[in-house]
Amino acid sequence: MRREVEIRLRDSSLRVTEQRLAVIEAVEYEGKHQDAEFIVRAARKRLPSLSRQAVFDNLNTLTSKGILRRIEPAGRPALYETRVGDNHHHLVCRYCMSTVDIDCSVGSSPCLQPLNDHGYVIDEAEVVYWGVCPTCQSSN
Amino acid sequence: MRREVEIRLRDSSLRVTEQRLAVIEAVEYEGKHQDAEFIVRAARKRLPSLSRQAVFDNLNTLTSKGILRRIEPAGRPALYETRVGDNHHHLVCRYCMSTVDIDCSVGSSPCLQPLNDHGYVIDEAEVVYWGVCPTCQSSN
DNA sequence: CTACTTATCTGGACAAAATCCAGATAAGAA
DNA sequence: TTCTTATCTGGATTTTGTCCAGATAAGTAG
Repeated sequence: MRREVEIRLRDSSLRVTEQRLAVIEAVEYEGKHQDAEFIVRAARKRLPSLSRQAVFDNLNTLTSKGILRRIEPAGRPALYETRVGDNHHHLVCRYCMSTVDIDCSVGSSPCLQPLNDHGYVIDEAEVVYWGVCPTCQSSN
Repeated sequence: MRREVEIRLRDSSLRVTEQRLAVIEAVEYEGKHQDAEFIVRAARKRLPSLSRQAVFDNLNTLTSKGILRRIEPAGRPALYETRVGDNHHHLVCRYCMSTVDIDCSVGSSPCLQPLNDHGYVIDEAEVVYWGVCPTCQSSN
């Protein structure tokens, strides 16, 4: 896995640093749909000296290069995931914030065409489903 | 209009205050798809002594009562609008943030059914379309 | 393998957006 | 008119994230 990641980084002209690898591995193995602070803690298990700023820098850099994907549910800190390139969507529990992937229900990305685009050139349709997860259903 | 708003407020057991009316009117007449800071300024034209906190309190209260609707495009402060109850969607320009309403393209609210709901009970599908508005297209 | 360029990292200050708090005010019920 | 308490005011605080300057180290060129 490290090897593939290194190739992806070099292909994007990014240096391969241990901080960067720690962040990517934290998201991949511990941080699916987790926020930056969680990722800081998870990545520090791998590299204790890691600075908070390096995590934020890398989350931004990796997101902009398409190596990570950022999702930002209303009113919550941004979450990160390593599944990129397919514009899938997300379903978020209103109570516990647990988040799961939802495949695009109408064709490929961008998967939705509005009836009237007001002259805009649309390149993405981002969908967030809101609901209550099985655990929170039974605990209410 | 004031009269209708007063009825809506009383129906929600909310007191009719000038601060509250100033906020609602600011959103209705000047603040479509604007953020809280803009609404503070707009509402102060009507009521100069209005505190910032009263605006935030009211935006929260009115949103929770369904008198205003809050939208939160990724990475931006929350925006507010008076069009409520139809779960329409939004199209946001990546460059200038201009935002327009988009009618639900697939039936009524919630307008989308994912293929697999993971056991969640879904009550809303929130869609944000991202693109480039006509003005920003021509200025690039 | 060594030197060099500069991307990246560190630590601390700072900013944006919004909430919390305590006392003052005023809406609306009695 | 009085009273209760929702609401408002002003200031401190929190959360999430960025900016900055100097130190470090990745990758390139010799």
